[in-house]
Amino acid sequence: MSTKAEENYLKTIFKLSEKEKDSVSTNAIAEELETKPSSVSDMLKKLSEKELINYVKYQGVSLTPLGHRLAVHVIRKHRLWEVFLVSHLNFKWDEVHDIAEQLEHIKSKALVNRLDAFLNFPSYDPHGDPIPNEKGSFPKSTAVPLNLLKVKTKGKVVAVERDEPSFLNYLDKIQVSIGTHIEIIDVNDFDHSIDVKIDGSPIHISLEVAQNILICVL
Amino acid sequence: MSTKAEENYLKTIFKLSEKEKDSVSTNAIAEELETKPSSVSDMLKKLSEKELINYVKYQGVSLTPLGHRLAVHVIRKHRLWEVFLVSHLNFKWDEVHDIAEQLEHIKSKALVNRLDAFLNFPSYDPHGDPIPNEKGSFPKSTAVPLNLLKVKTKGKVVAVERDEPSFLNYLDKIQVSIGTHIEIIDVNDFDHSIDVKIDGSPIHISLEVAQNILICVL
DNA sequence: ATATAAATTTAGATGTATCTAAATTATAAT
DNA sequence: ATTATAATTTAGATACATCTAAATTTATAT
Repeated sequence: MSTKAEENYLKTIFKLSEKEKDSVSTNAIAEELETKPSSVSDMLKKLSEKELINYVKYQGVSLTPLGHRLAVHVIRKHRLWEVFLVSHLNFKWDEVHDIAEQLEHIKSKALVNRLDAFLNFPSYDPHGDPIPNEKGSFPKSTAVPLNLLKVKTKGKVVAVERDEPSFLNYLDKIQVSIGTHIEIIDVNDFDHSIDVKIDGSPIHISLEVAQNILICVL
Repeated sequence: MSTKAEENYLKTIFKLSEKEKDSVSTNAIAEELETKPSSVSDMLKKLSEKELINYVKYQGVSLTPLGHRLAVHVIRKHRLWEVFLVSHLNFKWDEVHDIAEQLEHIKSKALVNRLDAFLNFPSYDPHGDPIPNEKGSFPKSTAVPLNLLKVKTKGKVVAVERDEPSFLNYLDKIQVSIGTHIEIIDVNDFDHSIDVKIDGSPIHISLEVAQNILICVL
């Protein structure tokens, strides 16, 4: 059986693996989990002994197939619970992350699958993140970060890449949510900020915000 | 913040306090939690330092008002989740206990109260156990264990006092559930087993089973 | 190629929760 | 009242997960 801490490490390694190509560094994990590199080293040894990660000292880590399955399963639970919280308990999308962080560690295959069915097998969570099915495969999507689009491109928001209330509240303020239509008006070559039209009305957005909004081009 | 282990101890002390009058013994707690008395001693010291229990060495324990509030809150969560599992995820009443044991430790005031509202503020869980409200007060009921009733008494099942699948499956088999009508036909003075009519059909029940079925006399 | 800096790991502590074995206190029996 | 028994607590270990400080390895820069 895996502990809560182990599951959080696997989830983090999974997340970092998506960006950092091959192997994930100790420091990157420490930063993501807001813990110390020495603590990470200890845990990596443990995960390696359990054959959940491939670990060579000083060389970073990657998930084994077993670790990958476990990580995906935890992510599945997290996202399904988020859907439940928003769609049935009327939470807002910026309120559900911390609660789902707890619920994702509940152990019961039957519970996850019945929850999935109860929610009608959703493909995306309230932030637009894809929900893997029972087998662990993700629905594919062709989303692109907003900052990579060229002037005059039109698209709609399909996901956001951050969970923090500060970010989500900002999006609420500028009236961006999943499904919102966006058109690129201008790109500032100096700071890479952009001017966009959100459902018709013009607004200026920083690079950092744009990087975290995923668009499906229309 | 209270840990999962602390919450389980408080819940157990609450449960044992209902029967054992004044104070609860170390051994009783150990047996209920299937752990060693020495482990209980350690934990009692910790709970005492946190002012959650009144503890005098070798004299047993009782809950402080603070400990009582916490215990009741955990019980509230447990029973609300059981209602959810049975009424929305189609679990059977003998399948929900272990899952609720995990869910009861999720920390979020908002979650509990929204779940409560979502479920329409239920007063009883699937086993007929009363659910305390947000303030911590229980709906009162006048239930009596089946073994204490006299011959010819009629009543209906309002609760059961055990959660084990073996017990609940037996009840399913003899077609006893919450709301079932029961009439006492005869009492055996030797082993205190009883003959009853369940929704009209006669059956023989042991003392141990009868003790764990709560009846509201009609 | 070698010194310096950065990243990573080890060593040694701390806190939580548990255990076994031994010691202590309370209770029951004669 | 003294002894035997039962209940309870303490002492000392173990496992998990974390930390700080020190040591080691890898990467970088001159």
